[in-house]
Amino acid sequence: MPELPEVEVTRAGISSFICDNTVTGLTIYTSGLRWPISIDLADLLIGQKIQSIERRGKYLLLHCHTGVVLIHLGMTGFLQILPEFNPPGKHDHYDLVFINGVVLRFNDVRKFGSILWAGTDPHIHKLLAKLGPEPFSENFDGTYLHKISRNRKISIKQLIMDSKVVVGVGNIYANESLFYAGINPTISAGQLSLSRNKQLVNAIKTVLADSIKIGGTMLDFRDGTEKMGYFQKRLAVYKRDGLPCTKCSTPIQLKRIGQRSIYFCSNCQQ
DNA sequence: AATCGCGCCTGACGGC
DNA sequence: TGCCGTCAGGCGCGAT
Repeated sequence: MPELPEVEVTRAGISSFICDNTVTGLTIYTSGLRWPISIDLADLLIGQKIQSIERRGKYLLLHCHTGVVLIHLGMTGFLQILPEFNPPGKHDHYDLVFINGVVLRFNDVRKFGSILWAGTDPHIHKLLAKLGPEPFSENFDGTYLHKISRNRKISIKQLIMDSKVVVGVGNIYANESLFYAGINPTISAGQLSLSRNKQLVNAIKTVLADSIKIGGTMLDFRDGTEKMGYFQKRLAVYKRDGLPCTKCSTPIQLKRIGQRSIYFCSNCQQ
């Protein structure tokens, strides 16, 4: 269940199975996802070879000869590779079927994910056009974050979760990054100095990269079982309210900003 | 332009 | 046991 690391791990994991492979079918079990699956999508896809899979934020872009398919996993969705067809289970919503029998299957309890056709120039599609820089890009640095946050009144936590500012930082990694940067999540974004913005950017890059390296926080998509990812064991503050801070042993606090939980150490994060 | 709150949907959990 | 409210990793949209 995806934040950027899970989406990236998924991209890397499914690529070898479906790139250079030809689509022979799209089987829809539930069309009523976040955006209803278009009945034209199968016609657009069948017979096409997947050329590559790109990730933009938390979207996956399947590049085909005549255009791009956008996949979003929502809050609870995941993709699985099945070596051959087997009957769908609960919350399975669609299968992308390939000529060699491989099936790419989407499961999502909450139906917040979707799949849609984005045409030949996906980066001008309205879902992608306004996205901010990728967290690992050189464009995303302390100077950029400092500049974009001037005069912003919202908390720094809310700012880094805004996909127009930077993509791919969800609630878990926002909390974790602010801990490693030693920044209180409730501070107004406009108040942070350049040097603290630099620290925060470094923390975001490190936290996301570390999580990707060990396979994401949550689901292990590779066999479809709901095993916890290894990053789960490394979380410093997220879901650790009441437990001792790993640096100073002060109990981790839980509060809410903008209907989202924040976890932080009131001693280490000022 | 920036901010806020809603809603899409299912399920788990805690209190009574 | 059931009922109810709250919460969950996302995110686009409309109102202000």
